[in-house]
Amino acid sequence: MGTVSKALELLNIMANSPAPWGLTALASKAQYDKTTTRRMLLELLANGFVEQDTESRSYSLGPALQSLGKLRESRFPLVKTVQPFVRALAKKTEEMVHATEYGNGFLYSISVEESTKANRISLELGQKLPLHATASGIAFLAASTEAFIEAVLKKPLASFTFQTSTDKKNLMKSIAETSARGYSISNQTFDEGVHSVAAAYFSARGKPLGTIAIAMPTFRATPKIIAANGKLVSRAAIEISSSLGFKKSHLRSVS
Amino acid sequence: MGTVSKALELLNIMANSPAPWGLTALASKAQYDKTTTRRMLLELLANGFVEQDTESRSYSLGPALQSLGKLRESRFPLVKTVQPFVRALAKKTEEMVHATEYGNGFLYSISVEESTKANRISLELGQKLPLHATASGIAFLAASTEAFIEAVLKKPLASFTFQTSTDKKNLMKSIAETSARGYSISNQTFDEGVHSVAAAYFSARGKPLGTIAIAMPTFRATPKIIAANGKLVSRAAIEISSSLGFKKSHLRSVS
DNA sequence: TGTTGTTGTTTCATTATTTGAACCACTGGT
DNA sequence: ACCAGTGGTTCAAATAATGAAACAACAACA
Repeated sequence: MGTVSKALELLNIMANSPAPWGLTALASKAQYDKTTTRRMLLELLANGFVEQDTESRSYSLGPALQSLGKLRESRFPLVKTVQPFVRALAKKTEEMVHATEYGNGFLYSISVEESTKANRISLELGQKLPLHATASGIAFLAASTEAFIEAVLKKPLASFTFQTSTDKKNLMKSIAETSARGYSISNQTFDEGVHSVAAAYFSARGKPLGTIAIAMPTFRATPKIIAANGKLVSRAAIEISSSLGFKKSHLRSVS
Repeated sequence: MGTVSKALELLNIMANSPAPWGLTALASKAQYDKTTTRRMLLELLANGFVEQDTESRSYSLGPALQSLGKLRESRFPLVKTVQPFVRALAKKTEEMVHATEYGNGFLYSISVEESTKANRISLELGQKLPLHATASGIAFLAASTEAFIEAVLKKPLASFTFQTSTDKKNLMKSIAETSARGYSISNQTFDEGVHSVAAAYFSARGKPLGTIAIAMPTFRATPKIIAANGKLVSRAAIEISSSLGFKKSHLRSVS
């Protein structure tokens, strides 16, 4: 692994916990030497990718990330396209609805509308979701090529809850069911007590880009509601795709 | 300059032009060897910081940036640091007070307190303010390096009202006056009927981060009030800076 | 007050990574 | 068929990253 990746890994580590990080904690988490960690942090610091609290000397994500993020957003305005659909679904279902975008082996939440109900599911904007353990992930895989699915599933798969499936056969079955059904269902595979349904949307060229999903507390997830929400995300995904210029006729270059 | 900084510099270069970059173009712009550039791009690619179009093989900013940017947005305590000062000023002046943060060629409003008066100025949170046409912008420029000012003013400058100055000389004069005065004054340069004063605050490393500003209807902006408010924002900016760890001794690398 | 256990920071010889000239493969234009 | 332009690859040489150890600053505690 090159030096650059190591430095970027620090950013990912910092992303995983909201609290500012101390030098020692970061170093031990990343398994780097303290000196190495510090030198990298200094470079990231000089470029605005992290910033340091002068009092506590703790490090956190820097403003350059915000700036670059905004830039990409303006050049590739997925969020604006997707947000109205997320809002509409959130209003209709009164549950948490979020959209994700695929990137680098994960799905990133790019738009989140929380439920207004007291007992609700939360998701931080920008959060990284694993492909094999979320409704969004399975929906995305079901929309991807065989080769892509193979590549993902052959890697070691992390377990998050008692319900997480890390077995390739099980996952392939879920994916197949999702394809047939039109949306994916995940029962507490990533967070306990969370039930979700999701469907993938496509770019104009027929590539799966990301997903839209509804998440709710398990106790509210009756079969009837699951089916209804499933149809909603499925339809929303189709609408998002078509507003991105995707035409059904493409039928995807999956095969 | 360390390897990490070099890689991050690539991101900055990509940020400067919306179009996707080819390998050779990037390498020559950055003055790196092609091999070096490519190895760095591969690492950035593997971490989602850039993405590559499979057809044209051109590179552009990646989704990880968006993700991390969003995370920071939801975490960064700048808003929390600044808000008390905004509130205090709003209470004291009974006019609209807002703070901005610089990013990507604009100032973004990050904290807004509206006036309680019937006739008041409004500003949406997250609004983008142009550097050359707002009190905040001029204050920020006055706190920036010559090179930065040059870069901003050489771009085409939009006109918003009959009072907007798009002439470099005029703007440079405003900036100089602001430097001497300690705060900027804007009379209807962005919105008609709005008069504002603003001052920039600094990071611990002496970089201008953003501004704090008071805006009011023109008819209430008497010279006496303008001067009083100017002193208030100027002092508030200093206090914000110092609570961010900025020490006067830095004296900034402005000159 | 001194002791102990934390921090973050610096040093420097060792080591491994980065570097870049030259080269290859491919594409589009003339 | 050629040239000029891409992106991508190789490998010895040069340089930058590494990490053990020592240090300094601080807080908690006896």
